[in-house]
Amino acid sequence: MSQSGHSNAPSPVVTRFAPSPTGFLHIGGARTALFNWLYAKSVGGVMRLRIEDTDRSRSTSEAIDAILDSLSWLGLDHDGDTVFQSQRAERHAEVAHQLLADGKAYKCFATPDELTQMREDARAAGKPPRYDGRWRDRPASDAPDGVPFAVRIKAPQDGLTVVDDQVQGAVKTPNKDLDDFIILRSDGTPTYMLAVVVDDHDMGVTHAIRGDDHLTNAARQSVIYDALGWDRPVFAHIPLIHGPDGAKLSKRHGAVGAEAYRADGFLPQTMRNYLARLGWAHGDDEIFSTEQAIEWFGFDGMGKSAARFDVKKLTALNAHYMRDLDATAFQSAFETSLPHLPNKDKLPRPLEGEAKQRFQVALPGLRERARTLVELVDSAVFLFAERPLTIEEKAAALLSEEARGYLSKLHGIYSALDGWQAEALEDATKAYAEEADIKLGAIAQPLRAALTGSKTSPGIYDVLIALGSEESLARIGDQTSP
RNA sequence: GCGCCCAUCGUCUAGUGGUCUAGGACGCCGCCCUUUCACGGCGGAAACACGGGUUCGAGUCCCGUUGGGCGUACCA
Repeated sequence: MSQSGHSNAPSPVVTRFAPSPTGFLHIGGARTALFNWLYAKSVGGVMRLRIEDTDRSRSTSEAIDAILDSLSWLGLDHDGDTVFQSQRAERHAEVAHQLLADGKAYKCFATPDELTQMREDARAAGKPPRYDGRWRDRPASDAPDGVPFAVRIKAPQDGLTVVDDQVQGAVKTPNKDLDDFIILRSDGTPTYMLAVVVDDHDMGVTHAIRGDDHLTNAARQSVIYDALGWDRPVFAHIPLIHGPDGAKLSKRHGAVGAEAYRADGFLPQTMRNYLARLGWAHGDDEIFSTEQAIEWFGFDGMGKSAARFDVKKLTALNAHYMRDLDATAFQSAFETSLPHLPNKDKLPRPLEGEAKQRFQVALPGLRERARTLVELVDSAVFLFAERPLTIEEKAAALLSEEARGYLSKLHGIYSALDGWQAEALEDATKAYAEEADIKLGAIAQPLRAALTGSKTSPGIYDVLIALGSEESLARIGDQTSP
């Protein structure tokens, strides 16, 4: 931290998330965004968004939409206008030319062939493949006429470049291993290294929180900051997320895009909690709200090593939120995700009237059992099944002759009931079991099979209520006279 | 190859020189609760990569080895 000491007012923290739109929002990117967001919130700062679309051939507007969509699903909002790096090429070039004018950078006329040769020679000699600085000190008069040139930064040649990282500590890179890298290509476009520095500076970014695959870049970017006389941002390089096998997360690991987790029925609350817990810890706390995460977040809780993504733990956490969320929050998350669920067509559409009524009544019982929204939808289909029900094999085994006899009796008892209340139904069922001297399970299980076609379901009285008297009696009736 | 970074149960992690015969969570196993399935409760197996130092004392500090990751482009 510099100590200018002119003012006591702390400068507001500005973090940023800067994805390149070459595909969906990677789950690692989602976590980077989360950490930037959490940090900004925790210190009363802001998070800005920059789309790094300088590689026009690989960037698509579909990818931009997908990233924005995932970010919004995760509830990670940003402040200010979204900056598109591709629209700032002029400014980047301007800075490169300023560096050129200041003698902090120089024109390089080396051809691609020369460069390739240079690398091969270095490699053969067992040296790091780097630019040999052949144009670094040549006078302008040597410049060939009409040949395009690239602009290279004059990097320091000895000493150490130290990046003081909030997570990794002081990272020292020998300057002899940093070469005069290109900041402006021969076609006049900026390289990533220049663009990032200029954009972060112009956007007022105070904290660069990103994956530690950028750790080496931080040294190079520091060279640019120093040449420009600009203050470097605070760097925080967070460890990467790896697949279950410890290797870099890639397509062969299955779902690597954030939106895939929405389609798998995970809740945004779950994602935020799980992702925050990956590489960051606040003591032994496992389950915490986003508000708590904001309150607790800091770099001192950050780990240094890569974390493996564990779907089992994610699923367990989701199961918690499935039953823990209040009705309003759940409803909102459910409605947002429903169109993306692969089994959405199993639910009547639109869900209204009688069907909606049944669903809402059964929902609390359903939520307790489902680990994901996909499971929830699957477990709800019995509510809307048409009679006569298809009975699952295991459930069919419960419907013996004897059991059907009980159901027949029950049908009579329920029909005679005054009203259709869970308590009354339970009392009547227990009374019948006692009177007939049958174990309750011997009645409840066949009843479940008749009502749901399955061996498992929410509590049987809840099912009776959700289905209503008419439908319940009809389903029971279907099984009494084979 | 060269440079940088990392290393506690299968996985995520707590741990900042002594209270660690290493704690929690997920997963796994057993028991209890229970009309099913879940939930919940109780219990169990399970880790400081290896080798040297430093220190009265090391999971914690230093060095090395091994293993893993990242970078090394006129990609981002």
